[in-house]
Amino acid sequence: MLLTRLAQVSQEVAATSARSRKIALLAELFRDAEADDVPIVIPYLAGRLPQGRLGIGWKVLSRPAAPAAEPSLTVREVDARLTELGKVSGTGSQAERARLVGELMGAATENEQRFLFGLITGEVRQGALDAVAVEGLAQATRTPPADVRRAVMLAGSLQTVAEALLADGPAALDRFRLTVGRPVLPMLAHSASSVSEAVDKLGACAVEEKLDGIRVQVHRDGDAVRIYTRTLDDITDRLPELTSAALELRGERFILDGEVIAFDEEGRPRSFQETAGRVGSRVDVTTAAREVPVSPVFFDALSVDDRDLLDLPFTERHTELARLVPGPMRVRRTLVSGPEDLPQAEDFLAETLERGHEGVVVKALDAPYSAGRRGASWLKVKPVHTLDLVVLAAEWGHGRRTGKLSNLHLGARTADGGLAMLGKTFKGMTDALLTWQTERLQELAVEHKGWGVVVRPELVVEIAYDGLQRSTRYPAGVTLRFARVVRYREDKRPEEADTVETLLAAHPEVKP
DNA sequence: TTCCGACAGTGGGGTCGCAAT
DNA sequence: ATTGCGACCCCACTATCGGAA
Repeated sequence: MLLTRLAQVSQEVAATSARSRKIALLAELFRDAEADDVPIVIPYLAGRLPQGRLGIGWKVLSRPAAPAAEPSLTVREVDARLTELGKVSGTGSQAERARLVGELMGAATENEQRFLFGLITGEVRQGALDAVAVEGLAQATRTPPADVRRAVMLAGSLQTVAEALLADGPAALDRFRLTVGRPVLPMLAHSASSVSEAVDKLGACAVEEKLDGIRVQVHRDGDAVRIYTRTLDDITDRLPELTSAALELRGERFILDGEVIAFDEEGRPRSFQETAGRVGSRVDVTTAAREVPVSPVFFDALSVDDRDLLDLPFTERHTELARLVPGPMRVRRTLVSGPEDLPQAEDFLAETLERGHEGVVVKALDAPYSAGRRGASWLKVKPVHTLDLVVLAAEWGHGRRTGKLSNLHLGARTADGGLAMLGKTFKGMTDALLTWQTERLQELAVEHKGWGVVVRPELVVEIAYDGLQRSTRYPAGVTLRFARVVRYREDKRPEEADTVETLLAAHPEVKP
């Protein structure tokens, strides 16, 4: 199959808003693909490369290459070239990479260049990714979508399922069972604004501490242990102490879900930055493990002794977990039977925060493990802080925000009467707000840059954030975590905005 | 008819590893 | 030694479609 066909379909998918039409377009393409093309066509239209990331980004791809006049590239040829590029990325020079990219782009038409750019940077922006591609695959093979979805969750890969399905038909889906050693997509949580809201929604539930670390899925099969991240990357080699911990548990074969986190000498959690730095260290693991030892803290059991627990209610999965894992290696929790136990749940949240953790996750006791989904039966509750900050500048948005000033630069007042930038945010804005701020900020503009506008610091905006973290990038030595706009405060003058001093005082545990 | 769950998009900061400067 | 880039951790929020209620 020619690449140009994929580029055309991708463009058509991007141009239509109806999900059903997107699905139909993908299904038609999948049906037409030859068997050899399937392992390429399906991931491409789901917006990902079969090779995974290539080590090539926006910078290298932005070098202009004159487009070909006529389409000639086949998907298999593109796949072979990208495989070659991936190999060069591991070992070779950037110049060689740039040459190969230039060659590929030079052989592509303008339309194909656009498609390849999105594909390689991982931003196809066609309003369809894995979930829509799964529906398309189901339609193309006349298989119930739910069955395909489940197989993809269990395989952790759309491509694997697609190949099996197109080769052997719907019967092939039976092969995809929960298996120790093969990671499944983890269940994720929604947010709730308070414990009472969460308990109201869920009824009988467990309130568990939420640790600010890295999500891990731990598989043990006898002496073999494997550890996977949320995106199913294998990080076993970076966490030797997790392997030891898994081998000490009372079970030979299991899959557990939990969090890995670094604690200090007093048993308080170290900052997320410290845990993340440790888990990210790949080269000298021994030294990293000595300096920042990490511990696993488990909260769910997906499989024990080859029994698939996914469809069991959480209560039963937790019973299995408690059989295998001693108390100190499980998250703290309290059980709540309904709104009448609310005070107890609130106390638990307060204690959890007191111990230095992020917040809590409220989980329905009767819910199954919804692998790969953001299930409504897990609700996280974290305290939210707010500040009134001054808008210093704004950047032009991309995609659906093209032509709108989107990303705000935020400043707090300093002791000397100046303003210190604390970070940026693009979150929390409705379309109406985007329109309003685009006009208002242009009125206040003192300088027009390629990336946006610098404004007179007069507009005050209320910002919500989750906490403070150290920064080497910003002048105050700190930056806001997960900053988002709540509302503009036109009733406030910039002289009334918050100061760096009060911000630091509110987070004494963070030292700039 | 209205409501709500699931998805995709729009980017944020930090850290590590690697290649180029 | 420093700098810039890319990958991958953490993530919030809004708009939209389409099935559920």
